[in-house]
Amino acid sequence: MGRAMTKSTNDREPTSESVETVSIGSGTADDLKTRVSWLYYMESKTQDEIAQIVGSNRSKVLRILAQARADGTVQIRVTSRLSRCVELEAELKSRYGFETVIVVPTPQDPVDLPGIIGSELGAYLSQRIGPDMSIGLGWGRTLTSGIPAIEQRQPSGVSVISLLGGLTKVSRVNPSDFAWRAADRLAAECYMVAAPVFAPDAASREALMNHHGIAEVLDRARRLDLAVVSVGDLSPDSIFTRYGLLTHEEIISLERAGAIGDVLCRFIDSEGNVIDHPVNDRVLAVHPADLGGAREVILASGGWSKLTAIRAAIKLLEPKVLITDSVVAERIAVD
Amino acid sequence: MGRAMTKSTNDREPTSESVETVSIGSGTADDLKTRVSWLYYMESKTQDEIAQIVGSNRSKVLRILAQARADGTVQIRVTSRLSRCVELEAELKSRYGFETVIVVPTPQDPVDLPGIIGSELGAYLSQRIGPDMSIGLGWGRTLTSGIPAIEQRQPSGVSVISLLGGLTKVSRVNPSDFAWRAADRLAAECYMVAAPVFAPDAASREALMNHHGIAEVLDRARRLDLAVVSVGDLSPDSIFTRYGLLTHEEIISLERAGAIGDVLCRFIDSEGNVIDHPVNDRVLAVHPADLGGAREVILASGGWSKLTAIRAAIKLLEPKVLITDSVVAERIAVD
DNA sequence: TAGGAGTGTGCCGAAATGGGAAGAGCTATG
DNA sequence: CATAGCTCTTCCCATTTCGGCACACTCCTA
Repeated sequence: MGRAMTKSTNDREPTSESVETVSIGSGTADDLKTRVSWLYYMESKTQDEIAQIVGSNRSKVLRILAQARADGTVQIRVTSRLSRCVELEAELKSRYGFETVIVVPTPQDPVDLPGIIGSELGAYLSQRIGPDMSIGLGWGRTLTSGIPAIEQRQPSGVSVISLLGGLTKVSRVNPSDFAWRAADRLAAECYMVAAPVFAPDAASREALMNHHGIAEVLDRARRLDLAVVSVGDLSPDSIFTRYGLLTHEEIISLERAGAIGDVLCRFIDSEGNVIDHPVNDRVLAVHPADLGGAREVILASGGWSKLTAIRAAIKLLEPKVLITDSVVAERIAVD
Repeated sequence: MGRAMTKSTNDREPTSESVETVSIGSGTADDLKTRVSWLYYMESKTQDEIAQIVGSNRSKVLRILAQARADGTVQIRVTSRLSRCVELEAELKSRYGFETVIVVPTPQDPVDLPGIIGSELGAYLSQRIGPDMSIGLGWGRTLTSGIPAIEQRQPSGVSVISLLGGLTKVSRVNPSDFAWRAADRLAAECYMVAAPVFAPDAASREALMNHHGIAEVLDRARRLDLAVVSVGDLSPDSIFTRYGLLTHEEIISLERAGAIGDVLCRFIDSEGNVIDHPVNDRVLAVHPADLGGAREVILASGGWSKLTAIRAAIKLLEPKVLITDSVVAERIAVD
C-alpha cells in the first residue's frame, strides 16, 4: 500500500455497492470538497474508493484533495513543540518582554518559511480574535499564506482594516488582497485603503491622505485591538522589486540612506527609525509609530535574510507577540 | 510519487547533505516524534529523507509517524462542514433547544464512528474548557478516542472528576483510564472513584459510597462546570459483555426489565427513566439525575445501534450540547 | 465557430505499506 | 550465573497507492 493515512488491517470489500449512506448524500456545490476530504482523511479511504463513491475518477479526487489542502479545508497541524523552540520562546519572552512568542523550526528549504509562519499566525489569530474586535492588517507573503489557517466563522462584529494601500497592477496573486480575504474568512467588515501604496509624489500622497474614505480608514487604524504586521527586506525578491513598486535606483538609494527593510512599506534603519527619504514621503499607509494605539501588535516574520529588519522592527514597534523561526530566534536571543 | 502530502513541483536534490539546520537540531527524548512529524507534514519530506536526517531508517520513521497520528501529535481536521450536517444541527437546536449540536457524517464503516465523534468532542472541549473549570467525565470508546484531540495545555486550575468507578480487571486498554488521561492532557487535577463500577451487591455499594474518598468525589460531581457523558447499548459488543462486567443472564434480565441502554452505567428504559433493577442498585457512579447541577451537560454518542439509547438519554439528561452522527441526527430530527 | 476551462483515461516512476526474518537487549527462572 | 523466552529494533521485499503528466473530449462562452 502507499498512503500516508493509517488503514486498519481489515479489508472490507468495496463490493461495488455505490449505495451511499444517508449521511454523505450529495449536497450542494462545494460539499463535494468536504465530502472527498472527509472520506480521505477521516475514513482513510483510497482515492480510488472515493472516486467510486462519489462517482468520478481518481484524477478529479486527486485535484480536489490538493485544492482542499491548499485552501485550508483540511488542516494538518503538529501540536507538540520542539523543546528547543519552547526554550527560545521563553528566552525571548523574558528578554524582550513579549507576551507571546511562537518559534517554529526553520525549514531546510526557505521557500517553505512564509507558509509555515503564516499558518502559525492564522492559528494564533483564530483563537485570539473575539467578537467586535477591530484588526489591522499589513501585507506580504507571510501574512497571505496564513489565510487558509484562519478558521472560518460566523459574523460577530469583527472588522478588518487594511493598514496600507494596494497594488495598482493587479497581478494574479495580489498580496494586498490579504485584508479582504482575511475579512472573508472572519465574516468581518473590511475597510481598505482604496489607493496605491506608493503615491507618485509627496504632494499627491498628501492629497489622498485627506481624502474622505482614506482618512476614515486611517483613523480607524489608530484604535485597533490587534495589528498584524510583517517586515520586508531589500533583497532582489522582495515585493518591491517583484511587483515593480520601486525602481532599482530607488532601492539602491534607500540602501545608501541606511534602509535595511520596511515595516508597512516605511523603510527603516537598523535602529528601527523610519529613515528620511523621498520614498517614505510617498507611502500611503499607517505610520508604524501610529500602531502604538493598538492594544496588541503582532509581528510575524522570519528567515535569515530578514534578521536585521526584524531586529529593527522589534525596536520600532515593541510588539506584544512575535512569531518567527528558530534561526532568527536564536540570534535575537543572544543580542 | 506516492504520498499524501503535496510536494511542490520542484525537486530539490537531497544532495545527501545531512547537515541539519540549527532549528531542527536534536533535542530531548520525544522531540524525535515532533521532529519527524514536522519534517513529514510541514516540510513534505519523504520518509526516506527524514530517516537520513534524523539518522535512522524508514521503518522507524514510519512507525513514529503512525504513532504521531494516533496520539494526536499531528492532527488532521476537515474544517468545512457538509451542508446537510449543518442543516441537521440547526433543526436539532430549534427542536430540542440544544445550545450546540455537532453532527458528523456517518462513516461507512461503523468502527470509525467512536473515533470520529471522539475527536469532534476533543476539539469542542479544547476550545470550551477555561481556567479553573471542573469537568466530570464518563466513559466509553467514544470518549476514550477523543483524548488525542484534546489539546495539551499548561496547568490552569482545571479539575477533572471521574463520574464512575473503574474496572477491576485492568485490561490493556482500560476505558476507565479516560478521566486520568484527559486530566493529563489538560494538566488538571484528577479525582477518581477508586472502586469498581459494579459493587458485588447493593450493601457493599452503600458501604463504598460512604467511604471518605469516594463520597468526596461524588460530592464534587454535583457542582460541575462541564459533564461529558456517552451512552451505551446492550449489544453483544457493549462494554458490559466485552469486559465481563455483567453476565449474560444479567443482560437478559435487564432487557426484560425494559432496559435499552445505559447512562453512566445506570440502565434506562426508552422513556429515559432509570429502571428498577438489582443491577442498578450496585452501580458506583454519579446518578444521571445528579448531573442537573452541572452548568453544561455534553452528550457525545452516535451510531444506529445506539439510537434508542440516545433518544432516551436526551430525555433524561436534557443536555445543552449534543455530538452525534448524521444517521442518528436524521432520525431524532423527525421524532 | 474558435478558444478555454474543466473532465475523464491511461500510464509511469516514486513512495508508502505491511509483513517477515534476523539481531540486540532485557527479564524471569532454574 | 546462565539460559530460554520475550519484546523491540532493524533490515529487506512484494504490493498498493500516489501524484504528476499527456491527451482526447465535452460543454460553455465569447
